[in-house]
Amino acid sequence: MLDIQLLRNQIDVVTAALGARGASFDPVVFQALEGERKNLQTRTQELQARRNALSKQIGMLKGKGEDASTVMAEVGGIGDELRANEQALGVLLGRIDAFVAGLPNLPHESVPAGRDESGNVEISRWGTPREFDFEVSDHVDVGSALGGLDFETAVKISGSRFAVMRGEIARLHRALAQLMLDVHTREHGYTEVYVPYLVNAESMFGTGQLPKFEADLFSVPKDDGRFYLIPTAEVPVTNLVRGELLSADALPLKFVSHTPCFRSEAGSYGRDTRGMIRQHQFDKVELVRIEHPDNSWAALEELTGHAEMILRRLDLPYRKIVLCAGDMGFSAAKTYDLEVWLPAQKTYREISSCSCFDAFQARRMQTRFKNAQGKNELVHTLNGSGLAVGRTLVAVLENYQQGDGSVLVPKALVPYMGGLEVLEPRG
RNA sequence: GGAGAGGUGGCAGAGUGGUCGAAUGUACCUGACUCGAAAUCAGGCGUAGGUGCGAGCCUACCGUGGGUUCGAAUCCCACCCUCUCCGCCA
Repeated sequence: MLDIQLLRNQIDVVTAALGARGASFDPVVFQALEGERKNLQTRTQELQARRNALSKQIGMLKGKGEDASTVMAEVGGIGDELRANEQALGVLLGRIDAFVAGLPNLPHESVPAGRDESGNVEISRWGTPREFDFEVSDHVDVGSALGGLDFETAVKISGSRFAVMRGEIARLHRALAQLMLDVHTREHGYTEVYVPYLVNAESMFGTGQLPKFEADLFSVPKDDGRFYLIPTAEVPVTNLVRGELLSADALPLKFVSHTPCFRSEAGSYGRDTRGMIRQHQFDKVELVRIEHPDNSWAALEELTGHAEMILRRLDLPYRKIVLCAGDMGFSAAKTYDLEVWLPAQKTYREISSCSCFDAFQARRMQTRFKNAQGKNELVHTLNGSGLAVGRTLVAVLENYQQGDGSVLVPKALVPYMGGLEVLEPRG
């Protein structure tokens, strides 16, 4: 959520920044709401002040045993107008809240301009895509040759955009998550957390999935409301600190969590329908950081480096791009995507997304810390995939395939595979 | 699922209709004492919003949402959550 003071005091700055993202924002609408709010609020508070003063008088008169009926009659006359004003003000504040809650974050000054992904800028590349002396297969063919990747059965038990993994592929999938967790906890200093996969609406609001993106989420009914299935561990992990007042020396908080993620993928019909690139359910190891505002931009670079480290350990070629203003997610102030080389598609595909949200999520969550001046200040939040496990499996299967249909196990994973070095096709 | 207890400031914990935004303790900040620290003493110390150049003044907030009342932390209703016991269960 944007700072409403910024909207009030520097609306032209906000308008320009939101325009850079391609967000529709009408300053006139906001200013009209604000003007109305000021009037109503002033009037309401005047009435409240009068009622309070008179009521206090009544209390004093009664305390002295004197007659208070004149004052009571006077204050009674305020009642209707006050009630009407309070109600109108409540409605108006609700509308302003909803308006502001629907505005995306402002891009950081270092974010390149651009309307869509064509405006993204490549920052760096690592590794060299391998030369194959045979016809490469995609992960679907590689995986089914190994007898461990099965989409037909998943369709039977659930539907499209699900996968069943068996045997060594299931183990490889698990091994990837283990490697990631171990690297991030042992070498990068993150604390592993296990969190709920069903969360409430407040949590979804806190990280910015609600109210605008309900259609992207799965949910299940719960009493009068509903639980939402997490689309990323970002939601439960970041919300660990929702409503908290942290001490400055508790920062930064660095969490890593391995969870399944559930996405409805509404509106992506026909995209990536083959294989496990785009699934309703996939595993991800997520990095989340709660940072002092002075450190958050350095933390974004560091966090992105932590995600990159996994790709390097797996010796998977990738590139790092910075998303342009128009391609960023709703809550992000700046995002780096890591894209891994997929030989079957002869292209780089997103495998990690690392973002700094500055105070945008913290303001929604009311997560603050006591700063050096003893004042409560909003923290900054960050997160990034480190990495998407399903897509990493895809990348391993494709990049490590051999002409005979077998797949080499990346060296970093061999210990996690009980020493197994090659996955052999099933005759 | 059943029965009971309870949700108040960073934390603990008083307050059951009227000068209560809320005692007290603790934490924290400032000052005194000290070479320094601890201890002690004095003062300060919630959040958000409105208004004013400013000191300030005003409003709202005691789990959430309604209601009663001139006036609600306090009374009523609904909901959420926590704890204890019972039942069930991985």
